Amino acid sequence: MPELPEVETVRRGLAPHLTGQVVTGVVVRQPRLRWPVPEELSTQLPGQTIRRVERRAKYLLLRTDAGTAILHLGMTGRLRLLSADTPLRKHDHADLTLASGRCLRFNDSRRFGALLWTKEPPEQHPLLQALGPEPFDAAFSGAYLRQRGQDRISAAKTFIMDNHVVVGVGNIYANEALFASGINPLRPAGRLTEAECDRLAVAIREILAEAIRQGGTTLRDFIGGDGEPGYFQQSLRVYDRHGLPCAACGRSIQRCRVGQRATYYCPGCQR
DNA sequence: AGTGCGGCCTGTCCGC
DNA sequence: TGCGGACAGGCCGCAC
Repeated sequence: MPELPEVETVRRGLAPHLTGQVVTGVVVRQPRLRWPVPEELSTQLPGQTIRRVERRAKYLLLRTDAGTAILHLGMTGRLRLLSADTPLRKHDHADLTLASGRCLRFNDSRRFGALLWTKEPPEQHPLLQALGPEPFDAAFSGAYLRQRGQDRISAAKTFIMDNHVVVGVGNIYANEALFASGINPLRPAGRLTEAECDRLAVAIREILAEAIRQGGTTLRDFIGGDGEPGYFQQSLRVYDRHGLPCAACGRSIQRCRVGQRATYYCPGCQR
């Protein structure tokens, strides 16, 4: 399940191979993804040079002079850089062929991912336009969280997973960040103290940064195109650990549901 | 505006 | 062993 650290890892892996490359063709075998793959991707991207490979939230952006390809991996999306004649696997939905003779192949079993195209600056695209700050932006801080959380009754966990508040905090890291900052996931966002918001902002940044650092170790496998994209084997402290003892206090990790999402927390450490 | 929920998908796991 | 059903998850889009 690609979260922000994984998408950033993918971006860093792809950038040196894609930057400056000319896209020679686009092959779409399955246009029914999260949204239909637009015809413009196939008509306007070929012939273009990829100038930059960027990331905004969990979206990958391939910038060209004519427009920007917007890619999202959803839950199960994978990108592999292969020689163009590599046999297809199940769920290989699209290829971007490159002048180098390689191709960027998109595989996504659940089809929650997306391949889009925009001629406008991508930050103006409807999907990107209303997003909150990147967790590593200077604009993201405890003070910011406190200000945005003001008067909000929704659970702290739901709050930090809201892309309009801050991007890139998926279910795993939301659980981990709340544990690291000692906050019960069900606490109303509006009731978090200044100190708690500070701790939470720091925890989100640190946990995502650490995951990106670990993601780097699996890069080689990913780019070789042979093998798994390499989900970071993080040492998770609460996620998926219900019934196991908390490493900090020994109490049993609890599981509940918050906003329809599996939620894990330590009743001793998180108040 | 904030909140809560349905829906999109398929692989995996569980119980019968 | 086979089969059906529950579940997982990001995140939009809708209704309130």
